[in-house]
Amino acid sequence: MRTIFIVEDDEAINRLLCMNLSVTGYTVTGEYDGAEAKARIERGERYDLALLDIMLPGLDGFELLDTFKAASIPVIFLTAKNAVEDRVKGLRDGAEDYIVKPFALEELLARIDKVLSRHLPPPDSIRLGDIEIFPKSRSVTKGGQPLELTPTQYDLLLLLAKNKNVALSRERILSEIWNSDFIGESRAIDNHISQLRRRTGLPIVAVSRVGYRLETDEGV
Amino acid sequence: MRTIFIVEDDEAINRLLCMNLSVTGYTVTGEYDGAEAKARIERGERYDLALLDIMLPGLDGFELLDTFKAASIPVIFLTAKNAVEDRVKGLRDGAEDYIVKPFALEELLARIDKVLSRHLPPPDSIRLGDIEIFPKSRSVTKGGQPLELTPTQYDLLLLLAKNKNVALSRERILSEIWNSDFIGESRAIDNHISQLRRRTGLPIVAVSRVGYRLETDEGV
DNA sequence: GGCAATCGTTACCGAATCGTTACAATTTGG
DNA sequence: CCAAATTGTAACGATTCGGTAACGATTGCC
Repeated sequence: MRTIFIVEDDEAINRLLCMNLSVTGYTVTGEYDGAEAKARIERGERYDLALLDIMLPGLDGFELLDTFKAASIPVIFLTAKNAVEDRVKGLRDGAEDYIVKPFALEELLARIDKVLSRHLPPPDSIRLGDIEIFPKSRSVTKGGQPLELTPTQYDLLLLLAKNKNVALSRERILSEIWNSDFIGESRAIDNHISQLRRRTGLPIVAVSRVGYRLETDEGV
Repeated sequence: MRTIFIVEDDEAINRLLCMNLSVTGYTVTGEYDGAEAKARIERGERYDLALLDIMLPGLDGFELLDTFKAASIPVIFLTAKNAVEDRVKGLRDGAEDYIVKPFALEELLARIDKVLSRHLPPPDSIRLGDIEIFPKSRSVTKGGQPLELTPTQYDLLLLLAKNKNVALSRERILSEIWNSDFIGESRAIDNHISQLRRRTGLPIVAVSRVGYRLETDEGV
């Protein structure tokens, strides 16, 4: 669960953002006061992302930026001003992005996604029992020993591993591994799944009429 | 609990909708005046879905659409007109769906479901006594132990679970689980219900001449 | 040009799953 | 309280679905 810190003195907007973002699946903390926000970060509270209003009473968003930079928390500015100078200043000072009020929630969500995915890089490895996947080198080990997989087998394994305990539909698998749509029915997926099971020993279960799911007992 | 905002100047229809939807388990707010509806949204009131009549005194539904779009509240139009132009205009402008009056409540419920599930991510799990459903993995547990269900059984259980304490008609069940219309009568649904009862132990009661209902004692 | 690796397709088997049917049990309505 | 309608459930045959082996086509490499 990713956490977002919202610093915005307008009570209505603050609450609106909190509601919408938490519905979207983020853990959200709202703060109305700039100085208090600064204190909280300096006290050690940590978030994956901060949304900062520029116009805050007492302490403005620019002044807060340094605090967040020091804590390496990425920042998106919220601003009612559309003055170009402000935007430039914010970005030059190290904000990840800015968005001008009023904005569509959709747009904000898209930007949040982008910033978060930029800041939480994919893990160096994914472990599944005695199997370990190293995305950077596109290699896999089983019990510490290298495991040779064909390109398609590797892609399929990575897709399953990135979606542990999620039932992946055949369509989704096709569209993600075979670029774009693929016509005609065949047992292609089944065959690769079959080989993957044999070589990795992983519990890849068929979800009847839907697709496949990689099961893990570890923390769901 | 999901919230619905109904903007409809016909008092009878408005009250009818409010009653039926709140019985179904939604939190409903009714509004007769278009301008007032707009003001309420701009004042920050938030809903998961809005039903908008197109023909409103003073301000018509199309004009309202922008307000709801800005607040990213999905909209279903209610219209007495069956003029094709209106439908096309509404959908192109960003309404999620439309429905032509007079309509069957069943149909409206189905559309509401579809729009809501498109807009709000499904919950991670649904608990029913000792049964827990995990939509993402398409799996079910009973008392913590995995419970294997066939695809149809699972779909049926999920449909019932998403409509706790609501009587689902046989037609609705058929159209949601068996894609589109299904000809001929049979005891197919009864059989699947029977198996589901045996395997889950859930209180799925028959509603004579109508269909089935999953009862829960928890907060109604 | 030849070899090896990899892939998509096809074929076939067994198991799972489904809809139907038949009949018993229950409910409904007068 | 009875007859008709409706629902519950077991059994069965047909179909579908998934697992896997085998095969030819394509590709890349030497």
